[in-house]
Amino acid sequence: MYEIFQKYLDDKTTLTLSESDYIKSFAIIKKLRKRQYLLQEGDIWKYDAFITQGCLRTYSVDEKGSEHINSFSVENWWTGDRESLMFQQPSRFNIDAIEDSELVLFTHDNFELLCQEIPAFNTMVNTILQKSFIAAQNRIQSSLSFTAEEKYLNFIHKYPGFASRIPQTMIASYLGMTPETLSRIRKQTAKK
Amino acid sequence: MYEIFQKYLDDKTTLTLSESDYIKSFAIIKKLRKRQYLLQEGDIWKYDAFITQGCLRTYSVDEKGSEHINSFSVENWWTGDRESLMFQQPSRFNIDAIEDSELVLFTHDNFELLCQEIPAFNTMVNTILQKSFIAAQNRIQSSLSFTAEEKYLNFIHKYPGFASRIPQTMIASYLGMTPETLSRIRKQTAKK
DNA sequence: GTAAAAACTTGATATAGATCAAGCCTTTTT
DNA sequence: AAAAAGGCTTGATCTATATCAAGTTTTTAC
Repeated sequence: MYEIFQKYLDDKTTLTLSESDYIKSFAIIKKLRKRQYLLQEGDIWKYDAFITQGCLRTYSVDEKGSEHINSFSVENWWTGDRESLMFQQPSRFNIDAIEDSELVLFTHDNFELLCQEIPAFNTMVNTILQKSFIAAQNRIQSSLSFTAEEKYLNFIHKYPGFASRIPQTMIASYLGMTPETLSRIRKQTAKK
Repeated sequence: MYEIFQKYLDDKTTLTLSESDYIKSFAIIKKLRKRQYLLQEGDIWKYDAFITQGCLRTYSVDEKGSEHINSFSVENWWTGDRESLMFQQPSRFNIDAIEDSELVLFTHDNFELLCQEIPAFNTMVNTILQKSFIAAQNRIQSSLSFTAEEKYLNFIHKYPGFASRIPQTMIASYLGMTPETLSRIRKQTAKK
């Protein structure tokens, strides 16, 4: 399913045919079954990964053994652990597939090469990073100022479609609340 | 105090003398008194801002009138509102000085010019952005998985020196707890 | 297609942290 | 130097959300 990524590139940037081919020459297709790991805690992450199909989660496990979901990533988004990649240090996160998924991977060395040699690609990558940062800022703000109910309403507004494909337990974890609390909130808001 | 910024540049990147001069030619020096705003909610942010001296906070005000501090920025860091800058939309944040401060500003147009014309500058800027994103990710993780006490201990560990120059009320707001709770935590941890 | 596992709901109870309130220090302003 | 404002502490009480527990529904696996 490289075409999905090709379409994404064509949509986000303008490339010559030879540039497109050059990018494609580095692509590694990876398929993941549901529950399969893309990255495990302790591993060092070495890729840039684009999702063409499916859904993954990035999460950490605390000392008490509870999971905390940091992010969900679906088709047409990127995933990975930037901290592990940048500092080449063991990851504190796990990334696994919530659904059967398919990805396009680039080793980071190849990815940097592409950034250097294709300015339009570099610009696109930079824009993605800026948007990711803005999204992270907004998430921090919501975690500081929203009640549990507001967090949930904000979530379904911001990511319509996620609620139907991701188990509630995981959404609760992502929002920083227990599944029971989320269940009760859904019951209440359904009434209105 | 442009020298502080010059030193920062020399430390983070390698520039020719003419590149350095070129950068300097676009710099705007701005001084802020304590409590003075750099940006107010509703304004559109148009700069890239480096702090050479002092300390600022970025915060939002919710419907109930409570302030939520998103970040502190001190000398040798950058500040601003990327979302407002990127989309040229009214900011949801306020940025003001906690101490008398001094900044080096670049209008974003000039800043982009510098990024385009000086690859080393562009690389530096990109690295900053990546680190900012990683920091934001870590903050999300701590907000999801830490208790109030752990958040505070993590904060003083990560930013030693901040606790002595920033009022506790503001630190409490940054950590997402009330000043009373922070006061009690400090009392408890002092015992140990 | 049935058993096992995972996910969701609901109720009862507990608790971390919020809120309200008052008093005391410390800094700023005049 | 006095007054005012801002910041910190402490106690009493409240509340949103967590925890524990049991039952039900849905999904997965053989």
